[in-house]
Amino acid sequence: MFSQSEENYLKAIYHLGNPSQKGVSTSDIANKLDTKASSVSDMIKKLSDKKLVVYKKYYGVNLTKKGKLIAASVVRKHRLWEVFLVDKLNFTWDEVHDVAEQLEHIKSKKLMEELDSFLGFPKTDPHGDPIPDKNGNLQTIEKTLLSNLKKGESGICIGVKDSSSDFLQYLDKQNIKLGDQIKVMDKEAFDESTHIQIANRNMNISKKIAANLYIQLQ
Amino acid sequence: MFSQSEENYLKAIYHLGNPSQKGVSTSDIANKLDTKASSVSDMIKKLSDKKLVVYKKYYGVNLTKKGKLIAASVVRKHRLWEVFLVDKLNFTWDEVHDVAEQLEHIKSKKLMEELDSFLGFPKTDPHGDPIPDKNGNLQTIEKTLLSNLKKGESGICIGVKDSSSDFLQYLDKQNIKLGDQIKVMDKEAFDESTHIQIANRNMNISKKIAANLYIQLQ
DNA sequence: ATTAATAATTAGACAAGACTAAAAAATTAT
DNA sequence: ATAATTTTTTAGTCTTGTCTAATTATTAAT
Repeated sequence: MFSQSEENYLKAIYHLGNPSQKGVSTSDIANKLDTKASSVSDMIKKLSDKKLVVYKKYYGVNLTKKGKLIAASVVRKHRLWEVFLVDKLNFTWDEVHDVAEQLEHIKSKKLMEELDSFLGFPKTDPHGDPIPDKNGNLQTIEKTLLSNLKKGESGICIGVKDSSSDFLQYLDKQNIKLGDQIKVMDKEAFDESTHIQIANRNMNISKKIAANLYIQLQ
Repeated sequence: MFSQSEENYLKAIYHLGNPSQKGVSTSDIANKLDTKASSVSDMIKKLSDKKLVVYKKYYGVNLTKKGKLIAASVVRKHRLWEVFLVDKLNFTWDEVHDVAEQLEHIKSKKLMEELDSFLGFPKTDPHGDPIPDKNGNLQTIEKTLLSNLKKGESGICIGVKDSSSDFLQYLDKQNIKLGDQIKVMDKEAFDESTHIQIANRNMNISKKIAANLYIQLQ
């Protein structure tokens, strides 16, 4: 099997990797994992030897099929545990990340199958991010950032781009929840803020907030 | 915090330590953890520096108050997770050990408090072993091995001494469960087997089985 | 096109935790 | 009490994963 460290690198590459794009750079990984480029260089060599990534010097890394499957499995575990913590153990959506970072490395096929079933086969985590299936496939949901909506357009709030505690707690304070119906009433040119109607309340949100809320158009 | 390795050593000492007795020997720990005596020697020095154990050369180790609390907390986590796996995720009692060995190292106070509550504050794990409370205290239940009962004595089966899969699966096959009422009908001097009545069935069990079932007398 | 800036790699060191082999201490047997 | 055996410790090595410092390659700027 693979070490926690290896899994974390694969996950970072998975999250950073843009499909049909250049490989992920050493420094991006170092930045994401809060480590040094030299450490990343070493690990890439190791993952490459194990055929989990394909690597070209001074170009970047890409996950192989095998590497992608492992990364997706770690992400799947992370997100299923988040659902468990929120749905069953009264965690709030801003409290789950650190614990899920630990739980995602537990190795047991049966555990994850049973947990999935116990939770009712959820398709998204508490932040609206999709949960990969057992084969590593992601259900792609059509979504766009609230900041992309034009005046008069509406949809449902289905996820957050930034899932820092600060942002999540701000949303809680404003009583903005996933599933809420949102309509753009007006956009303010001066400060780029947006007037929205959300779950039948009116409010004004800043440019930054709008740029971190995912909307499913309707 | 403490590493998984440190926690495993503390847990081993906790399990091996007999109250009011000499310290636990280096080789016992090595044997329990399937490691080498030299590795144990190194780790003991480390735990001793951290004031988690008291150590006298060629005598043995004992947990300090702090070390005991950590060990008990790991055991508490292990056993609570076992309850979760059996009660909520359809694991059988012979399947839980390896997964619980991993889960016991997850660090989150809230997680364990909420899990405890979610499970209804269980007092024992699926093998009948007591779950330490938050302060590391064990509820002591009066119990004895079935092999110690005399003809005519009876009680309730409340635990297993050996929790290897082989033994647990044997019990499943014989439909012997915790909570079953057991009465000793006769003891065979020749092969030291025991005739018992259990949950209104009669059966004969070997010396070895009787020596691994805990009974609460009544 | 050469220089300046940036990114990536290599070399060497370190800590944790394990191991082997050998030495030292303690215990058991005669 | 001395020898034989067992237990424990020490010394030195290895692997994993990290780091710093120095070097090399690439890209950007003039």
